[in-house]
Amino acid sequence: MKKTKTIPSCKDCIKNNTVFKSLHQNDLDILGFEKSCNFYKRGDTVYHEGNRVGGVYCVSEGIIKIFKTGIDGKEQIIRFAKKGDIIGFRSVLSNDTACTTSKVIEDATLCFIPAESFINLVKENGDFSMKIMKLSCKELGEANKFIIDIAQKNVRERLAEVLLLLDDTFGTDNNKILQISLTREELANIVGTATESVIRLLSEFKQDGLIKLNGRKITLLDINKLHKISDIF
Amino acid sequence: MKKTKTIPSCKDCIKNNTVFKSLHQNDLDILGFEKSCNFYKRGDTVYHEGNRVGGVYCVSEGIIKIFKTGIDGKEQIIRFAKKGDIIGFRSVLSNDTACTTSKVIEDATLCFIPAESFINLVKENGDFSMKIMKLSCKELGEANKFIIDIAQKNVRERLAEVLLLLDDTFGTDNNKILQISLTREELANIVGTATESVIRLLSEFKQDGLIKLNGRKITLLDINKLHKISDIF
DNA sequence: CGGCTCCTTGATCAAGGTCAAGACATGTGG
DNA sequence: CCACATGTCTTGACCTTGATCAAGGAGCCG
Repeated sequence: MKKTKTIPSCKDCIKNNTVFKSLHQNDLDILGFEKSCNFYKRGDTVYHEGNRVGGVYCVSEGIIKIFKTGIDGKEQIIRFAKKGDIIGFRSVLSNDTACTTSKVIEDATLCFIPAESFINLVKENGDFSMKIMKLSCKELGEANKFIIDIAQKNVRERLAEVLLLLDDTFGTDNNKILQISLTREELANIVGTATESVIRLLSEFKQDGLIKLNGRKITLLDINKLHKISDIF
Repeated sequence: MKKTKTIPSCKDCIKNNTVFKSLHQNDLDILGFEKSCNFYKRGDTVYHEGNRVGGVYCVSEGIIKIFKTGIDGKEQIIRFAKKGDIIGFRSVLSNDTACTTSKVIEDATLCFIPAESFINLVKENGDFSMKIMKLSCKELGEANKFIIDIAQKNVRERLAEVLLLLDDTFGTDNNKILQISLTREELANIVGTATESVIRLLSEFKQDGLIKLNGRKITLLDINKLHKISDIF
């Protein structure tokens, strides 16, 4: 199942519902000309908290985690980016240094769109600008939700929620196996807890028949009950 | 010191650095015509989580708290809005229901700008749209920071940080008294903890000579030490 | 085979949430 | 003016949650 790594054309890429979808041929051509493309392996850093970003990355293939680093270097994963998503636009638009680090979780192909090109698009194209604005608002809404979750739910409830979130974002195959593979530590860094707590709760969920575990493969057996655990509001 | 309540003119209002500052006279006239203005008392709700908002509110006077409601109705305050700030733009731009409730903390004068007028401005005015985008990105950055704070700092550190945040946002008078008056419960709802914990920690801070307490008036005696407590990264 | 990294489990302990009770201030109606 | 109710603040006691530390197991690779 190895894919040959070829530089993706924007024309193909926009089929996955990227924000660039509504661009006219003209803009698209310019974009294709000004972008550059790179391949990343698991563990590679795309950009690092505190640095200038210089442009926006569009995920053509693979999975990226976006996190902040806190006490003792403990990561807090804020969100993921997958095929069709863009990352780094906050820093570019605010002309600010990155407030997060982004690292590759699954080998990725990313296109880099220089800040100038991106900002030009935003300024000249009302529809596009509206899309970016909506994207930003969407992330803001999700961040707000995340805040109250961490502040008020307990670890058990949050873990259930994270499993459902991963289901929403990456889906499961026909065997109900989550289509993203995370270490226990990474799971803990989403939930905002210690690795050991995640392990204990996962095996509790397993005991209760909610999930099945096989290494990093997690099978979601009972979505309904997971919802009940996480949706306490 | 009672102020007479008069309907503010946009021309005067934009002196407080609102996002509308860069509008041309023409747009400003339209805005002044299409907006409506209302007076609110402490405790009044401006809009409620889950409802459609219908427009953007611009704070001409007073203080608003923006919060989400969680378990047992416990509030989590996300941010405040004061003179010159706008609220509700996320819902308007996403054409989504409000994901937060906003209530008046200090008697307020708010101007309401219908969604349509606001969206028109965004669409037609590149500069304005850029400003809103930056605002949205700024809030997004703050929300991200908030997430890792709640996830990784302890209550003591977070309380110190909140006091500094309030200082940044509302300032102190010549006696170093914070220029916002919150109940202990409201403080707890920003920090994300129980009221009793806030009370205990406040009196600890008092004991250590960091602050002085007089009812709801909080005097910030030692900003440096507060920084040291909160900035553990 | 040794040396990784990651996973798992048990034991312990502290932070902070919860409950209960009383203090204090403020407002209201008789 | 008092009696009472109400809302906020404060303090003490207790207990749950979840973090931390420690040790061992499983899988993988050069």
